[in-house]
Amino acid sequence: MQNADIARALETIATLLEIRGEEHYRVLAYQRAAESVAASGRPVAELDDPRSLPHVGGTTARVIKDLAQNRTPEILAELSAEIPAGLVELTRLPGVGPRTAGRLWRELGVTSVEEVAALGEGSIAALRGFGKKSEESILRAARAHGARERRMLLDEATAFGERLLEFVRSHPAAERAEIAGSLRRQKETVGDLDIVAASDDPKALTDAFAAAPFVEEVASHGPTGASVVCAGGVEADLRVVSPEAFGSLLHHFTGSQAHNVALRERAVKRGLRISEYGLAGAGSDRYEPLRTEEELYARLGLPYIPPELREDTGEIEAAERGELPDPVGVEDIRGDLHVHTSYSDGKGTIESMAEAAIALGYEYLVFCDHSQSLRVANGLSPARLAEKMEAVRRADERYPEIHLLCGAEVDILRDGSLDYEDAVLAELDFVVASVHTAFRMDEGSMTDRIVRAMHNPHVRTIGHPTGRLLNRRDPYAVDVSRLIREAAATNTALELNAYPDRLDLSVPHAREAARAGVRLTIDTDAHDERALSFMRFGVSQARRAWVEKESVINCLPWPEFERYLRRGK
DNA sequence: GCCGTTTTCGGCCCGACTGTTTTCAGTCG
Repeated sequence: MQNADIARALETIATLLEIRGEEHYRVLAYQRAAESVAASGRPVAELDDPRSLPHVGGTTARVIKDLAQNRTPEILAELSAEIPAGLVELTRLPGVGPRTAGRLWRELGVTSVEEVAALGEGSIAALRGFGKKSEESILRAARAHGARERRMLLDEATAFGERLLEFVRSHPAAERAEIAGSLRRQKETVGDLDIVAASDDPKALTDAFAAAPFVEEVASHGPTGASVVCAGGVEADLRVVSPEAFGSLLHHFTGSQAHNVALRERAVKRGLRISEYGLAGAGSDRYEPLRTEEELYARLGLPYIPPELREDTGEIEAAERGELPDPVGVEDIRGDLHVHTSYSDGKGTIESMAEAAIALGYEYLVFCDHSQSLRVANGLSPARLAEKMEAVRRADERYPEIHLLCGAEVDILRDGSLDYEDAVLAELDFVVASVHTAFRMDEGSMTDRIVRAMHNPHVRTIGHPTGRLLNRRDPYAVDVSRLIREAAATNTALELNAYPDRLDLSVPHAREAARAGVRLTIDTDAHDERALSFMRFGVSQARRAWVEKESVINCLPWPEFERYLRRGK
């Protein structure tokens, strides 16, 4: 089993334990172990001892070992025999947690979302502690289930979040407002949107938010916050505090949950309590409000931790040791090494893409259109490639502001050979090699295929190394740890593809690669001018992976980048 | 079930909101 599957199984165990009514901290232990596995860049199957992962002890280590070796852990077999599997899905309904799911099963005999949806009126309301309103909300959730399961991609979430932010900021009662939550942390996909605001009249602001034109349904609405469903099914939350506590609130709602918990546990050991209202002494409930996040970290004796790092994957410990990374910023990016034009399947021309790159302040831009065998993308024959190369050279002379280079995104064929002869590749300034076909190979063959491409002296970077498409397609089977080792050995870079539906390498793998000394290229793979701005999302993922600019090839200033090109691999 | 600047047992983050309640459990973030 892969890490993602193991993490899912651990979460399932946690949910089943909770439905059964087990003690909260036992449940929490499995949830935390799941997070640790998901964040690991190396397959846990390769670890000598899973206990080297945080929050993994003797019991969960055995469970992880079983799962990694495709055995069903005893605890999972036992729980599965006892509790219907459909109840796990039931807990995903908004407003339905494990306690409710457990009671619906035990007292009404339902075992799935579908069976809940089919319940007659009055059956849930008849249970003790439930009423008409609870029944109505549970039935509605069950009947609407599946209608909006999908998490938003970063570009969509960003656009939506900025519209909400603009609405809140334009209200006269709003002194400050920011986006918080997973969007501020730039998680690869975003489930709901969190806005935090500072105001001396929180009620006016939350009332206006709940009554906003984009609101379809108000899920909850109190004096300091409101939770709404917007047109299109996107959930959005607003929380408001007084201006002097804005830093505390922003930090609280930026999360992640795991980071906040770890930070609060650390605070408790120092006799402090943290909440969205500020800092309090152990016995006191009088919170001292904090205006900025920087003050909060400073009061805890820590340097500022950027939002993208707040996942409880070692950032607090690194901050304590003074070893936080200085993550790459979008301002460090000097060029884009992988963009398409209308020569293959892009929409822009050499000129329009060049002008868009100049507007971004880039020093260089590499055109990498598809290679000949990729017919669906209008891949270039060697003759058309030569023609394009000439056109790029001519354009380069016309745009003194930027260095325009001609490369290719060359297909890695089934056997690991490349879609152009070496003599053709040698003519190019830069070569990205990618897999676009025959995804269904076994892991060993797929890994061999890509490794063979890495050994080609002209291949500089491997494009979107796992082929995943968020919300649409799983990665192909490939041993990324081996790719990382071979990348280091062959001095080949790995791409962190910035396209919002790719973001490939994933964060754990990018972190593992950078740690192994492998260099990355952060490329947009833009097929039109607008998509050049997706660079920010690639940079965000790199930041989440603790990548510093020294690890990123396209952070090299032109003279050094040119030397790197001339030097060869 | 995990973990240790209160180290091998006894702790383990914090609050808003809802619906059903007369004091709280459940859910959510």
